[in-house]
Amino acid sequence: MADTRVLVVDDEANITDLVATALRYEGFDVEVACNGTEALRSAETFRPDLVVLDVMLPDRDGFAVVKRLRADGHHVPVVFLTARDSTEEKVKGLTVGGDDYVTKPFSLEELIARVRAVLRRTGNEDRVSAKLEFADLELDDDTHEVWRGTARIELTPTEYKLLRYMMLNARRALSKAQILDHVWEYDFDGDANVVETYISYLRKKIDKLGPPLIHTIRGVGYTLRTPPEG
Amino acid sequence: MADTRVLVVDDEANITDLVATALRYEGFDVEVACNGTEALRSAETFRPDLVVLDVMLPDRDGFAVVKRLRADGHHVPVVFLTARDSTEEKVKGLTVGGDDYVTKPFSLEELIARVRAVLRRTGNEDRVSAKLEFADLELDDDTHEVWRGTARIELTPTEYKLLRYMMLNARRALSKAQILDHVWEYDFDGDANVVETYISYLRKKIDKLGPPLIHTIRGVGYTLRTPPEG
DNA sequence: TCAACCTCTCAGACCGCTCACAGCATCGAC
DNA sequence: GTCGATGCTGTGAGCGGTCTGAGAGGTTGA
Repeated sequence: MADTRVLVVDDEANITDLVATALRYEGFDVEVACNGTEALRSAETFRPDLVVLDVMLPDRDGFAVVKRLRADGHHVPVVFLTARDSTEEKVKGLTVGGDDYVTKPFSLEELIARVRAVLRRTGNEDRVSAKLEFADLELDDDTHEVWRGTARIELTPTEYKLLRYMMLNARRALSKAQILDHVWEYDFDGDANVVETYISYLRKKIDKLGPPLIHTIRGVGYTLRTPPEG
Repeated sequence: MADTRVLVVDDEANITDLVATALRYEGFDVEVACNGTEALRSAETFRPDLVVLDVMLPDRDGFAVVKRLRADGHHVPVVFLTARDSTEEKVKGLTVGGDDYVTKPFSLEELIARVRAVLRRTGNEDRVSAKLEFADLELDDDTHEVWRGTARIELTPTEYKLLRYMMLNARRALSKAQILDHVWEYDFDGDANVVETYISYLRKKIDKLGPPLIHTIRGVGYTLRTPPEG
């Protein structure tokens, strides 16, 4: 995993910047291409273990790129980036293999989660479990279920993503800006108060069932922390 | 770390002076640029390990500079400087990929802490841990927790910053002016009595739990010191 | 088409934090 | 011991960060 190679293909520089930076930080070895031709060339030399691929490219569309890749004998898995429109339907058909897709605008955590999930399925990732645990909290990415002790908790999509991010970074102090950058879609331009609102929602659902796990660090942000003796 | 290179970019000379001096004192190799063009040139020749970058620059804004840097293949991490009052919530996306930001006016310790944290995350710093220790005192920047022995101590933001500064400079005699300059925001123009006040707060929370560690050096300032043995 | 749900904004209330001030305590010089 | 200088700390005002209820607007699914 330390040297898992990911090729990121998109014609918008802001997207490749964002995605490449985030994936590099996650420890991946990243290369960028801004069109299909470049992508194919890079596939030859860079030999990626996974490709993050926009379906809308200036020269040839993402499907053509994949078709060509496969024809050349590259069985590399693909995470497609698609707009929330008709192309979304077309992509769904392609994901029957190990592939997957994410609709734009996505959140970084969502993209990273998909990348990891695909690598896990294709056996290129060390971490085998899709389960996150903290204290008596349990979050299962496969089934999308959340439990506190024996109580099942129903979360909305945003609540789920927020909790997931906090569990991935348990005990760490997380700033509101950090949370916004990772959990919310990249084009969200509202203010950080949404984070407070969703923390409030989570508390009502989670901290109500036992000793509080979500703690405010005034002037800093939030953290997931077990009560005293932890 | 002895020769970690930091590039500081801001159009206000007092800021670059302040920051460059502080970072040099911390042992960094510092170069200064006052606009984007200069920054890009310096990035080529100086090859910094980290960039401290004002988002508001006369010729091109900080984001453009970063974009250009990344496009040129410099994956150098960035600590952004932003104005707090600026209504535009441009703070979006600044914490992605190991990057971070500090709002003006900042305190020197805060800036240095962010710089160190970013270097640590990107693996350019020797010291791997974010933990400070002195006697039975322990301060963890990652979780923002403070312990004395087995007792967890709740600190307010200012108390935390003050204690952190004292632990970083343990055993050293620190004047009130020095403390004010490093722990308080650079535009603070109040009275040095705040330091006495906060030392008093810290003593109540920390020295109450064991032999006193915070000592007054009359006419000079304060120091963190263990009680003499035997 | 309508209802249910979700996301996000807004504003008011709350309350913890910061800091100034002032009186008291402590220290050192003499 | 006396006295001035320095440090300590209780009090309280104002500020600002955080929480949360209410509701608008959008989306989804029946």
